[in-house]
Formats: sequence, structure tokens, C-alpha cells
Amino acid sequence: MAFDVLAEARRQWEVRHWDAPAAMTAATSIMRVHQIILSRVEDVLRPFDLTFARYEALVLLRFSRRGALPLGKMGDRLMLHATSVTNIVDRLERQGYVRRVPHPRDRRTTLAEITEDGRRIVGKATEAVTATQFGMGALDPDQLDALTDLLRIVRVDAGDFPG
Amino acid sequence: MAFDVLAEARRQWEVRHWDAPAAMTAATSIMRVHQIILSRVEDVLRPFDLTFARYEALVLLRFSRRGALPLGKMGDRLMLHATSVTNIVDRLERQGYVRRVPHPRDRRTTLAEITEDGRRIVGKATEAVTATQFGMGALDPDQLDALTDLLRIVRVDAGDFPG
DNA sequence: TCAGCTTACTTGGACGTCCGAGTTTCGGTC
DNA sequence: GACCGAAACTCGGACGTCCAAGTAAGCTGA
Repeated sequence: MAFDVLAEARRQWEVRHWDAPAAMTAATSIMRVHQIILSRVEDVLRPFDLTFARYEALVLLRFSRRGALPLGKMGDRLMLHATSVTNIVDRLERQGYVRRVPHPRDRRTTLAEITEDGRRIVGKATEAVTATQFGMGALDPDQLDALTDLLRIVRVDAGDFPG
Repeated sequence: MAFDVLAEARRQWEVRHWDAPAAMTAATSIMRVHQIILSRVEDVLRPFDLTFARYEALVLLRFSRRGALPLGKMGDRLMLHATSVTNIVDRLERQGYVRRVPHPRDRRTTLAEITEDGRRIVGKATEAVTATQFGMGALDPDQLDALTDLLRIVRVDAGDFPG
């Protein structure tokens, strides 16, 4: 592509005097960069037979004290619906990276526990992903933090946390 | 949620001396804000029976000179695979917002043409979406542009356009 | 104690995205 | 003029996400 399609979209938007061109452009940029990062990270994860969603879930379990968390808590931390967590844990379990374990005291609750294979793969996958800087190698650390700070404002506004 | 799960993830990441914590946090923030924006915009679009993807496609056709574009060109502009465009045009056509028209000279090519209904709905939908500032009302225009500028660097790096 | 509300997870279905593979058509080359 | 690679689109399948609805289990209060 020889030109910036988002800049062109904004130009058209402004020519027609439509509202909120800056917000439109920023939102569309987010959509596009999301797509870029996801694509780059998943290219690197593919040899491990992992997607970004499953990789994140494994990292979460790897970081937890006992290597196990209730599915509901996983949904809170990953900010996913319960159904998405069920789906992800299903697949990870089929791959042998995770095991479903009943909660010792609450029979409603299921724990997902990372296996030895899971620990091994998350280590290797992390090496590969960090080597690509999560697809954001074009930004220096200050720019990355500036970006994170701007995005935090949107997250607070959405009620992710008090701020 | 009473705390910033991404800040907590970064803390854990750094405690273990894993690499590229700033990139990890920025990438994860993008993922989350993408989800927030998409959810907010689609909430507003739901009454029109549109998704963001289909809305964007309609806007693109609305902006085009003849109200019609080859599917391939739509894919370039929207940065989507050909199969995604086929899917979106299928649905828009079923809704009566778009019509498939054969290309006058190249029989391989199909044009998607916006209908009168399509023009009407895109106007109404745009009013609704801009009223919500594309879910980014928490940022002022300067911050939106700063965000767009940072994201542009990633897009150029990914080869979206020469820069 | 037990009825009713809440919590935790699963199921079924819709949607958008991608990939790989296939069909039709175009166009340049020999 | 025929061949062969390239271009444009479609099809089938996988995946992740969401929503609505359903089931099982815990909890609360009269």
C-alpha cells in the first residue's frame, strides 16, 4: 500500500464535516495495530501450537502461586467472558498444558492447573515472543510507556480499575 | 476490578527478569483497549444491526466516488483478507445495504455497490457512533493525536505504508 | 429448613478473522 | 494462437470472542 489509508479516511471524514475525526482515527489505528501485533505474535507462537489467548492464559497460571486458578478468576484477570475461558481451557487441556481439577471446598468451582509440559512450553514461547518485542520493536521504551499511559486513561474510563 | 491487572502482570514479569516488560505491557494494553472500543462501538451499532466491520465497509463505499468498489480494493483499504471481505459483503447484501454488481470489463472482478438503504443507515449509524466519540471520550484531541502518532510508527514498521 | 437469589461453569449459536485450496479469468510470452 | 503464471473471488475449516440460556451448587433469611 503506497499511502496511509487511515489518513485518507480522516481526510474524507473531515471533508464531509463528520464529527470526532480525531477519535475516529485513533480508534481505527487501535484496531489496525491490534491486528498487526496479534498477527506478529501468533506467527511466532505458531510453532508451539499456541495462540496469544492461550499463551496469556498459560502465563497467568505460571505466575500464580500454586500454578492453578479457578476459571472465574482467570476470566477476571484476562478480562474475558466465562465462555471464552471455558473454550481456552478446553483446548489447553486437550494439548496437555493444563488440567482441570475440582476445587477442594466449593463444588461449583473448577481449577485450571498448569502441567509440567505447560510450564516448559510457556518458557520457550516467552523467549520467542520477547525476542520479537511483542511486535512493537519500532517503539523505544519511553514511547512504549507513553502509549501505555494514554491507553490507561481509556481503561480507567471503561471501569477496568479505579485509577 | 479493584486494581490494574496489567500493572500487576508487568510487576510479575519484572520480578522474574523476563524480557521486554514495556513492550509486553503496551501490547497487552492495546489488546484490552481494542476490546473496550469494539464493545462500546458495537453496543451503539447493535440497534442498526451492524457490526464495526460492516459499518466500516459501508463507510468506505459511501466515501467512494460511484458508491461501488471491487471487493479486492475493499480488502486493501480495510486491511482485511479477501475471505473476510466476501463474508462481510455477503451479510451486507443479505441486509440489503449492498448489492453485488459484475465489473463492466473484468469478469473476474465483482463490485460491491451501496444501496439507498445502505446510505441511509450509514448516516444514522455515524451520528450514533460519533456521539460516543468512538468510545474514546476520555482522551482530549491532543491525546488522541499523540496516540495516533505513536501507533503510526508501528504501522509504518509493519509496512502499512512508506511513512 | 427450605425457598429464592447468587455464583460458577457449560452449551449452543452467531460473528469476524485467518489460512489453505479451488475456480474462473486475464495477460504476457513464445 | 496457445500456454502458463498471476489475479480475483469463493469455499471449507479452525479459532477466539461474545450473548443467551441452562445446570449445579452455595448462601441467606424468615
